[in-house]
Amino acid sequence: MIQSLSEHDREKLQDSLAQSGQKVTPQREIVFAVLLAKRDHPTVEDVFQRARESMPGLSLATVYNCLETFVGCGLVRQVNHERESTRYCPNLAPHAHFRDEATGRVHDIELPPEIIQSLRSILPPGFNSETIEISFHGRSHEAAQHPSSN
Amino acid sequence: MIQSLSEHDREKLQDSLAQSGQKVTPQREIVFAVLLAKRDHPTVEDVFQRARESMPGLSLATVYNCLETFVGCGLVRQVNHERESTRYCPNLAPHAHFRDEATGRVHDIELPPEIIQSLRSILPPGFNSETIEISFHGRSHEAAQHPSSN
DNA sequence: CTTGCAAGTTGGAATCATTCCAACTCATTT
DNA sequence: AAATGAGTTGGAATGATTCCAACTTGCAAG
Repeated sequence: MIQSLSEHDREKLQDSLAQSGQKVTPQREIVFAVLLAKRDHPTVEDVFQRARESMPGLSLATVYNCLETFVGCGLVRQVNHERESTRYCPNLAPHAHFRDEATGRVHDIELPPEIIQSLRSILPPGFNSETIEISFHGRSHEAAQHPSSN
Repeated sequence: MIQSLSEHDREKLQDSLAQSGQKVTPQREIVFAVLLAKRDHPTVEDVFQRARESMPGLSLATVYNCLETFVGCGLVRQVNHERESTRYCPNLAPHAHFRDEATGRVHDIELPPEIIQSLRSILPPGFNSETIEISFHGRSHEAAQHPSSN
């Protein structure tokens, strides 16, 4: 069961939504809370299942809507891997993703600013990039793992 | 209309297929030729349309099969962007992709080995990556463009 | 109040890329 | 001439996502 948002997170939600003229709704609160509760890059279906525990009437369409809204106002990022279901990630710091082939899990990899700089610098003149996505694909020895990620 | 493969490309096809115990077929030749003819990151549907001009009876399923086979034996790379149709790319040199939001076109961006090195180096211990995918997302002024790409 | 509006939600139908499958072809082996 | 096996084919099935029309809700206007 998802606990409700902290004061701080509720404000973040409220502010981000307000900036694009949108409102906080019970559904949006729960979906956002689900994302923050377990930062494991859940699919829409995952979010749907978890959110339903707190709000049984919630519909899948609404989960799609909420997540799209959040992406639109910069609250969460989408993570795509090959043709698999889209995953969602509330980590807004610049980071890459590591996809473990063995488990299917996605781990956040911190991205030092220098790297981002040097990547931008390889673009030929005339190419302006707003976002850069980096994803590693391989295997990780799940030994001493950080508590976050999935 | 696609012209047939050069001697050199036919050999490459033949060799790569043979390595995984597979044969050259007329369908595979055409699909491969289509990829080499216009290196513009075509979708399966694109390849299907172009290949049909030379082989009207070719089926979509076969195009899927051929492309999957090629990916399997390392002849081509898949390029995924968000949830759009998978695109295929016969450029085997390490490179990133730039996706132009305005046109939807994908451009190859050369990747200097140092960058690949420095990217690998940011992985925490225990993470072994076989492949790294880098994609830029933004707009390009299509001024003096190289002849390849799309 | 109560009417009307706008935003948000809902369930189900529709879409679209991709995968699956059973029948068929064709070259080669026995 | 029959059997084998890889490859191909068209159509059906799948699965994620999008679309849509009806419904709800909160709030503003009369």
